Amino acid sequence: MTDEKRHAEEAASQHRPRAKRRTRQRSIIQRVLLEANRPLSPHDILQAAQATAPGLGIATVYRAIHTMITEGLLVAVEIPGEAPRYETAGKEHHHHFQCRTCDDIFDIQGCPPAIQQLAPKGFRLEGHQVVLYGVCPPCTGMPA
Amino acid sequence: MTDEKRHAEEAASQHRPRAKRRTRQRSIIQRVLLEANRPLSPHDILQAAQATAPGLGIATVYRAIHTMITEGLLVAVEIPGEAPRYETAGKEHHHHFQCRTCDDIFDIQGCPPAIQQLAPKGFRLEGHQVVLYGVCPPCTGMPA
DNA sequence: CCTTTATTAAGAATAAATTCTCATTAGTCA
DNA sequence: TGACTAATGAGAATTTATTCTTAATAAAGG
Repeated sequence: MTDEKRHAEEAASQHRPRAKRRTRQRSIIQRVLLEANRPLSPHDILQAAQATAPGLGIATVYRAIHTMITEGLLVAVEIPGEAPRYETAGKEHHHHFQCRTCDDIFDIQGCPPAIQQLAPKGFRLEGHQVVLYGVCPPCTGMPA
Repeated sequence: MTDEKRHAEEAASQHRPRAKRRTRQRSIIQRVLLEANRPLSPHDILQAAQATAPGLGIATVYRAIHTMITEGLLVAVEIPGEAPRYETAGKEHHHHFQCRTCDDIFDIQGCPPAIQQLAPKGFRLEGHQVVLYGVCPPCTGMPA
């Protein structure tokens, strides 16, 4: 490709960034989320990732989260009264358990069957969310 | 009671406020919540109450909410990703529906039966919350 | 290796919800 | 009615989560 052509294409692309770069920080953040296998808060991610990347900043965590959501690698998990957590995308339909002792969120499989019948007449039901509360195994004193 | 005795008791009470006063504003706020019969946000309450009390301030709404929660008249309703709503206390166990069009929250009666079985082994289940999402009757174009 | 420029770290800045401050108003009780 | 002081209104201040700014760093391609 000639320089002329390349410059023309760049002009047409409206200054779109050339390409996403695979950075050390982003790889570490992605690994943290994969290995946790449960929803993590930005602060959780920062803590865990700093074990491998000591100087990591919180802004980078937020940027990575946004990028990964855009790329379809991550989804937000909203829990009542809490800031959002994030978990890897692509899991099948499931719900969550929050430990009242450590506040951590865990995935639970299964879904209450008769949930369709709960919507009163006149309400169009499109989705639902179940959150269980209690104490997780580590916090009950059980071994992991 | 003599002045001496009264003063002694007051001193012993550690400057505890003498008594709650029944104010116009607080009565109006209470009535708004009773008549809504569904969870309202502080801003919702302000809007509705200002119809009767034009100069009402948001700080007063927050103060009234705290007072009423302390008195056991109100409970907080937490919805994922949303600021808390408040509804009158004393209702029996129930869950909530959020309209994706107007964002309003509605009470729904009933509770999925098999919810106990969802907690995996090792997790101590103490409570749960179900939120349904969809479109409420007014927003589907149905008459109230 | 060198250039280009996306990405980062750090801290400042924002946004939204809630709380505080203080002068003024208004319940309550004698 | 009058005194006492809790409650209010208005705006400033705070809090917490998130986003922006900027100089410095480090991927990626040649």
